[in-house]
Amino acid sequence: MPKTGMEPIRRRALISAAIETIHDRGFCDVTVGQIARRAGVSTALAHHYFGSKDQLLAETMRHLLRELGRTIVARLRRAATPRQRISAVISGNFAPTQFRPATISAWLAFYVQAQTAPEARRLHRIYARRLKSNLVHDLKALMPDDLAAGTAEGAAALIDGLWIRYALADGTPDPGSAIRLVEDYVESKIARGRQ
Amino acid sequence: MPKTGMEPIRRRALISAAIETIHDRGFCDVTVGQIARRAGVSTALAHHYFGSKDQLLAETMRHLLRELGRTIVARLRRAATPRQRISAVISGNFAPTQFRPATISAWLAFYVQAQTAPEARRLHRIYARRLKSNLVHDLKALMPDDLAAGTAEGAAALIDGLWIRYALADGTPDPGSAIRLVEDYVESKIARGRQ
Amino acid sequence: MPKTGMEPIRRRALISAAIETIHDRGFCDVTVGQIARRAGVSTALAHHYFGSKDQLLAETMRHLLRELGRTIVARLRRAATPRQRISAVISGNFAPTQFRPATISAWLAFYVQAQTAPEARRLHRIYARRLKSNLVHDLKALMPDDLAAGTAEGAAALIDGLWIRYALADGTPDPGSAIRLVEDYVESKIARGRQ
Amino acid sequence: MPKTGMEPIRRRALISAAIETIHDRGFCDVTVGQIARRAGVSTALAHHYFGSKDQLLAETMRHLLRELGRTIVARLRRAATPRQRISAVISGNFAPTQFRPATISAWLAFYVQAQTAPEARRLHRIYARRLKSNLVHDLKALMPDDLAAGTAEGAAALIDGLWIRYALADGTPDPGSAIRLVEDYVESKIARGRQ
DNA sequence: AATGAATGAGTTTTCATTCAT
DNA sequence: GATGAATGAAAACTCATTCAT
Repeated sequence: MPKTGMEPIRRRALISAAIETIHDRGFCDVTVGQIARRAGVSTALAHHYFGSKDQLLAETMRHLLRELGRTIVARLRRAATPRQRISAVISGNFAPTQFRPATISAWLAFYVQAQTAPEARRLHRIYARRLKSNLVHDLKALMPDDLAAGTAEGAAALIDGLWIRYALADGTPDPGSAIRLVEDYVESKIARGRQ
Repeated sequence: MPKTGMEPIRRRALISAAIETIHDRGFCDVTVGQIARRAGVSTALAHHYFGSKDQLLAETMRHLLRELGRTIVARLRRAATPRQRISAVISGNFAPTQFRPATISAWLAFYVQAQTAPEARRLHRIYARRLKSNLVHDLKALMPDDLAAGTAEGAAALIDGLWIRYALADGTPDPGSAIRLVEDYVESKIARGRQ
Repeated sequence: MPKTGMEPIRRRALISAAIETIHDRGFCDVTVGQIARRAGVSTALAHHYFGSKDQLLAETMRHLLRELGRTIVARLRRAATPRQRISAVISGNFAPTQFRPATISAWLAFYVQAQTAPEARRLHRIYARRLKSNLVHDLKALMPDDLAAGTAEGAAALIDGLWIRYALADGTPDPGSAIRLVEDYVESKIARGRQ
Repeated sequence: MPKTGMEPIRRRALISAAIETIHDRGFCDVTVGQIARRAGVSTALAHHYFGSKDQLLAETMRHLLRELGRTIVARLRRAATPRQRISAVISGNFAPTQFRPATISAWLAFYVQAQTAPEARRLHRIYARRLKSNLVHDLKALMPDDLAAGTAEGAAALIDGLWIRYALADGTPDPGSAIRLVEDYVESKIARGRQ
């Protein structure tokens, strides 16, 4: 009986290695060789499991989406009210697992890819739509529908913008102040909705 | 008799070609050959004028910054009050010349580059600092200093976020709604500062 | 309890798979993986039984020769006169088992291999010599010796040429007309020998 | 003014090198590197001028066809009668330029390629059709139409078969005896047509 | 001022082959 | 008897860059 069950282990290792390699070599300069070396395997194995460089990177993007999705869903589950659900979405986007330099770099690469690579574009659209629909749904419980739409758009833009700014800021990103900024934005909109 | 004075013409043509090529091939896949062909010259000439691919791309980034700077300065000149100056900065960022698919793609590429290439990082930092200091300076005239800082941060993030979201949205980007969103954000902060 | 006696079964399966794979992938592009998959086993097993790709292909060539040999011998056994023996050789070369697209492809590959690979060359020479000596021997009973040699050469060339032409013709090869053509050639030579 | 006009020179050199390399390395094992080295240029240049290995090899096949065509046409021009035209076609196929080991190897490779590669197949069909129509046309002047068709088929098969046999024979191929064999075949058919 | 010619260095990809189980 | 895991070696192909003219 041959050794078996290595596939998922290798796949995970290669995806992690891809994220880290993107971070310190820059997305455009990443080579399969670098990723494989970091994962402790040969280039050939990376191709064996993923088929091609493009597919490995696409899987990496999918992994980012999945992880973010999981983080947010976990927090949503602990939220009781619409207001809490909104906070869950916001804080989920800046959770420690997500808001790390390497992850941020990979996300940025993802955005760039999404401009030309159809698969990345598709994935990105799923993410954007989900984020917005999550926000809109709960905001509608707290303010008039038309205001909710604009607020969701603004909050989503703020989240994306803060990510990017932190990606390029010096020093470690501070999720706390990012969360406060978005929460404050939402809060002021809710207040206005009440008037 | 060799034509003279071609240098600035060629340089501009190559930079424009670079922006367009980045847009439709994707930043990572751009080659000097593609850019040169689009500009109607040989690869050798691109190297002759810019020295290397990296320098051509760096010049392209500088061009983006310069153009945005010029657009904003032009609007600032027509602004009389701090409030108008803030609007000038906001609308300048979404001016028709800036807010075009090709330009947006190039900017995004610029962000990615800034993560690893030192020169791009330096340039990006200049841009980010200028944007924020412009906003902070005028916001201080309209609200307490500490609130001004947070507001500037938020407005800057909103601008960046909206750019990116529009970069990946389907259809033509609509600067009007982007401007309204940021203006509304600033306005609500000013209102709060007054209380 | 491990199954026993699998070796001959696997070997036959792999050789058949090799012939078919050569046919539809092209000899130069055949990989051990493709052959093994077609035979329903792992690549490692192909190596286990044949030692190397080259040896598997060499065995395949040997198989082709052996099959053709068997087919012809079977027909020779039923032949009573020299003239019948000649017909047996001719029709044996175009027997249904031999004259099938996949077999023809493999034979052609064999010819190409014979140009550079020593083992294939050796095998091919055995085939060519046997075909010719078979023909010459019986032709001598029907015509002068020197005419017999030339006739054998011509008949052999015709057989090879018809094979190749049918290999590349559209539609299913028609052994009947091929056999008639060669028979007719031999017949006219015999007639001339009589004059 | 830059150095110019190298392209046709390089293309010819690379095609010649391809033919020779196919001959002594075997068609399946030929690499672009080997061909380029033989032509005295870099691999990159071979790709520059031909786009890909496949296209270089396809051009090589086209070259073989063109050369054979030229040789035959030149001889046809000097032929006055249908009978002479037939001889021109036959001897053209065994002309010294054509009937050389390296050329024969390349032709054989061509046949194999034609089994799977569509472009090679197309080219081969052109060749086969041209050879046969040339023969049929002139044979009809010398014998009944239905006999002419069969004779052309037989002569074409003989030519192909002799090529292949000589390709694998030891020593230098002897065009003289090949020509005699085919001429004799045609002659006997003409004689029969007269009866 | 401008370019065709040419290449070295590097990247993705493929594959025969080995090995532990 | 059989295979999943893994890799080294080599191939095709790309591209920034240089140079002679």
